[in-house]
Amino acid sequence: MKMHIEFRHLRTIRAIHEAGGVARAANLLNITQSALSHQIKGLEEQTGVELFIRKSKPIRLSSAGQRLLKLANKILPEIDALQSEFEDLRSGKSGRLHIAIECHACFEWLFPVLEKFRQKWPDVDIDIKPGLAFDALPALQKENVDLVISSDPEELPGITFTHLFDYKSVFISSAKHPLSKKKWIEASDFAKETLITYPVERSRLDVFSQLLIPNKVEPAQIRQADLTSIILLLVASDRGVTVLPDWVVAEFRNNSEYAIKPLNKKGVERGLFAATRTECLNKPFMRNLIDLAGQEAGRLQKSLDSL
Amino acid sequence: MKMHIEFRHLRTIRAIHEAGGVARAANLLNITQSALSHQIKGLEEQTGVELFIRKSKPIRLSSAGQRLLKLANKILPEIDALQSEFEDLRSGKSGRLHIAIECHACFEWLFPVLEKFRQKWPDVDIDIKPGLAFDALPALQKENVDLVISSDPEELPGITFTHLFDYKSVFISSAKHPLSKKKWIEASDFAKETLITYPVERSRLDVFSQLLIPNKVEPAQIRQADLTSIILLLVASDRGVTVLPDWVVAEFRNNSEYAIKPLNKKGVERGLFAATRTECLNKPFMRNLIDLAGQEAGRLQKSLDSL
DNA sequence: TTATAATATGAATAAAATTCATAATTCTTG
DNA sequence: CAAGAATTATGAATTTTATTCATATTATAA
Repeated sequence: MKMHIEFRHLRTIRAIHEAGGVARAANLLNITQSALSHQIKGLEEQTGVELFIRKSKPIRLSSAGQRLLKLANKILPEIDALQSEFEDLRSGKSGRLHIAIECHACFEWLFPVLEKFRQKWPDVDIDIKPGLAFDALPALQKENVDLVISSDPEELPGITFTHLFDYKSVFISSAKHPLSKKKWIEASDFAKETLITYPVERSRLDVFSQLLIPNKVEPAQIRQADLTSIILLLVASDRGVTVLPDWVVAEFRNNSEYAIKPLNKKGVERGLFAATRTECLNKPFMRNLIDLAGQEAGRLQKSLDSL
Repeated sequence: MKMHIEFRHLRTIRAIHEAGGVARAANLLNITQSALSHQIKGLEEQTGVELFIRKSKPIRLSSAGQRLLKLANKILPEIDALQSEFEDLRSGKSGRLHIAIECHACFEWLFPVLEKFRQKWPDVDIDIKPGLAFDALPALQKENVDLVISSDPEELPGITFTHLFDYKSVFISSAKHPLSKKKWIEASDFAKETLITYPVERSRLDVFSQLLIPNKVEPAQIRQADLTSIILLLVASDRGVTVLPDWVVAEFRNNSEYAIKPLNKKGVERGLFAATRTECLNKPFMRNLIDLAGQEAGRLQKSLDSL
């Protein structure tokens, strides 16, 4: 014995009640009076309950019918709401934007970008997953995240890397540090130093991937710190040296406490990319975020150039 | 463009989530995996939103899918609840019992009956509509009420009158009243009296329908009071005389303040009936109520006989 | 009572969901 | 990394369900 109340039935009940009769309700729903009659008959058979009082014309809801109506009035608006949410999703007004950042220092410029973004796209569900704990690109493929900020573009099916901006990795020590005398810093210079880094695997750190690993140099010691400001604090008090993107040090480049030097004679230049699933680039908010990131990068660049 | 989310879909979403995969969900729902696959595909087309992440196997809900799941978890229990309510209705465990009483004095014995009834049938929706304002029997036919207590059985299609008990209409005056000397009271005796009645039309009052109208006697004056106790108060203080069913006066029959006399030499005997729609007599609670009423009547009768 | 408006019904048709068989994925494991 | 296992997708056939059409039945009002 099947028991199938369907949304159709709820709409019908509501329409019959509001229109005051089956015929008028049929009109309202753009359907035949006969169809509705069959419908409510089927519903009554399936529930085993009289939903309407048929001794009057037009027919009225019985008490059981009123109970059903109450449910209809509760449930139908909820689906309507859901459908309009879906409509927003479809039109691109809302959506999910979960970001993974491989490059740890990127918080610095990402936050202001997201702040602007949030104002323009209040219905987009923004989240940042610190990219430390997992592999960001597989997560992107598996749709666990929607955007990855990365310095290492790869050829991956379904994934597109959009170039955001370029930056230089620069060496930072305290002004009193012996290496501050040099014009530039080479890999071998790190051999006797304490290197301060973010607590992530070496392959994700520019110093290692671009300089130390290729030259097979191991720093005398490594010390890790979570926050950029802590790293800088340690450097200032001469507990070690570090390497950071140039935009990080833009603000205090003329601060006399720090010495800032290029890596190698010509510097280590790197790019920053936004990786997304290719189909997501169609979404207006995604494009807008990437735009905003580019603009922010431009601003940073100018503040560097002006020094 | 149609947009048809159906309960089926909600159940499917829930099952896929809980079972962790389409195949297992299909098993759970006693349906083919293929059917579910078609179902969710259709749903996604209709909503225009990706509900599942298909790059993983088993597939998982996307964020939109989770939103839908949330709704499913909210809505489905509500229908289940409704269906079990309907099941109660069908089995006769619950139901509506709206009572109209034509005979105003009937409150006296009806309340204790309903009290017992309520304990046995807690899920039945009891209500009493004072039968003064409308015609009770048409209301019964139109299913505005489910039970009518009446003294005047009629032949009506679809309506069944069940005899509850018989009673006598008796004359009541104060013990000091001149008429208290008589063995019985005749119509003509009212000609000089103030008659106290319930505020209902004459045809519903036994004194009129059984005595005064047939004999074309008009009381000197008529005074109306809502409550039986008020009527008795007025009678006790000799503001008039009244006629009430004998059970009403059972308690104070030996109270010396009142004189109680039969109407005419042989008394006016009347029956009390429960009128219901014939099909409602199948309902267990309806039958039980009528039984209880009969029992209560028996008790009243005994308390009268014992005096 | 008759006329009228409203609802019900049966058969035919249209629409939709489900199944079957199989293809195309993703995942797992040697 | 290839092969097998497990999972999901798909197209066509089938079954089920909903709707329409034409008409009968019922309730209300005149």
